[in-house]
Amino acid sequence: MRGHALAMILTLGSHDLFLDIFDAAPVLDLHPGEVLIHAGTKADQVFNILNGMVMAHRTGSDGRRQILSFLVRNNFVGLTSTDDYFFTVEAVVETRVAICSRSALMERLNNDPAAERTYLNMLHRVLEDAYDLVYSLGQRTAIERLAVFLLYLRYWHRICENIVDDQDAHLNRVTLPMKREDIADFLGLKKETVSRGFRQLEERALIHRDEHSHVSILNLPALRELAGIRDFASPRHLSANLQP
Amino acid sequence: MRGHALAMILTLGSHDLFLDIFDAAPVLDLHPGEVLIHAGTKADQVFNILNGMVMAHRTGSDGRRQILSFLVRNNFVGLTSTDDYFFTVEAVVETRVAICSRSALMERLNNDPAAERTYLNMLHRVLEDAYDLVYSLGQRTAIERLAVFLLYLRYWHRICENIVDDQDAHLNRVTLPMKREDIADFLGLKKETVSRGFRQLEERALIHRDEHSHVSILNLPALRELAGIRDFASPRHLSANLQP
DNA sequence: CGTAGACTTGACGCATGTCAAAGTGCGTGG
DNA sequence: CCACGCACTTTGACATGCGTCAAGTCTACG
Repeated sequence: MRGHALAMILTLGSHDLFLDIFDAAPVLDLHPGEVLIHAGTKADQVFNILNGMVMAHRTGSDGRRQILSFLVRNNFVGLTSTDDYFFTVEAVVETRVAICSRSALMERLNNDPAAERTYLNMLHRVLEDAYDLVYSLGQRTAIERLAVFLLYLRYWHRICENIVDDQDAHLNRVTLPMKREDIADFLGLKKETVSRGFRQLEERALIHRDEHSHVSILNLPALRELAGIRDFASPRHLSANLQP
Repeated sequence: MRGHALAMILTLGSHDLFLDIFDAAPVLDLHPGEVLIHAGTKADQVFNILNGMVMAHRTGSDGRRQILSFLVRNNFVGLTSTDDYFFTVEAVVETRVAICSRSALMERLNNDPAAERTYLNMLHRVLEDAYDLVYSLGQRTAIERLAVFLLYLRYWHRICENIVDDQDAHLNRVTLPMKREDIADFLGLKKETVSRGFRQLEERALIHRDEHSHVSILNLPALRELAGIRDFASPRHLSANLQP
């Protein structure tokens, strides 16, 4: 298994069982801000992120926007229980995705019980991750949400690069490819609060802001303490995702 | 189809395809506050709520608690992607549940492709409902969350009683069997804020507080307007759930 | 370089949290 | 049957974390 299930929104960490659907599939290149999926349109395609990053969000008619997930390599997006997408997906950076028809995926799942079971299991994990976000939004303070978010990015990076050692030094330099406002809309905050939160984390010597789009984690244990025990490097996630 | 999918947390609206698993199953009666599932214990059973109400929640070591869902008749709870439950489930009122072993359910799903596809589809809807909660917690104000919550209860009631007419007068008397603090922990608020929110809804003549555990909806369109277009009676949910 | 978009910072305001007390309903035992 | 007591709810006064508004600064890119 090469993927992971941290990504949300009907999004699965791909598994070898699914990857082959996209092996010879057409690809699409997206520029930052380009929209892959428009909420409300017919949900007849599914996508696999090959590289880059996209974000799925729901935006109300009054302009309020909630980002539901950031998706990276080997994440899977597009399936819904209904005929239409209920979320929008747009590129955060230069991104390449593979395209597959929804019917082809469904056929694969229907004809391959092992694939369907794998899909089911991953969907469970995606749901559990959605509840992680619910807990953050409902119970954690701004700075705690930021701590969780940084650990979340660090974990993604670890999975994508297949780095086994949790203490690997590379992991402590975290890339933030999205805008501050995107982080804010993901964490239920405003962009100014995100800025101030990072500053406070720096004042407490938990992180160092190298550039706008990079931070270094200086004190991982303290950051985890702040985020609460539910670190994304918890055994629950690792055991399910790091099998070779 | 008799169930629905509004309930969350690995919880499904039951479908006839699943109900039969519980037909001859042993039952368990719970008093208010009694715990059905302890977070962290082996997840070897699944449950079907026969009547009453339970709530699933995640509670941190510091005492913060996020209620993930309230579950009513024909809801289904207990499946996780891992070996252990990661949430606690306790009774809100006198409740009766049917018990089935996890392995029996898995066997059923593995041997019956139609059942498995139905399960999959429901899981998708549960996930979409979890994202509804994410949107509320991240973007809506306290009073908006309360409006959504009341419409949510009204919708449950409608589905449980299989009332087709959205305007049916019975629906406008909503029962609140849980404590104010439970509502607060579901909506990411404090119990005092919930009280004040109800008072404000009453001052605006949107509802009337009959007793502690009942409110009447006086102005449904205005309540829906306040909650935003994402009313739980939206066509998306109804079409998927109200087939006879 | 120069401009535009993104980020940071500061001053201030408000929604919600906190703390405390009074009110309400309900079960229990005298 | 009444009255006491306990748990829950409501309300009030006050505190504060985060949002809002408005400058300013940085950075990327032409």
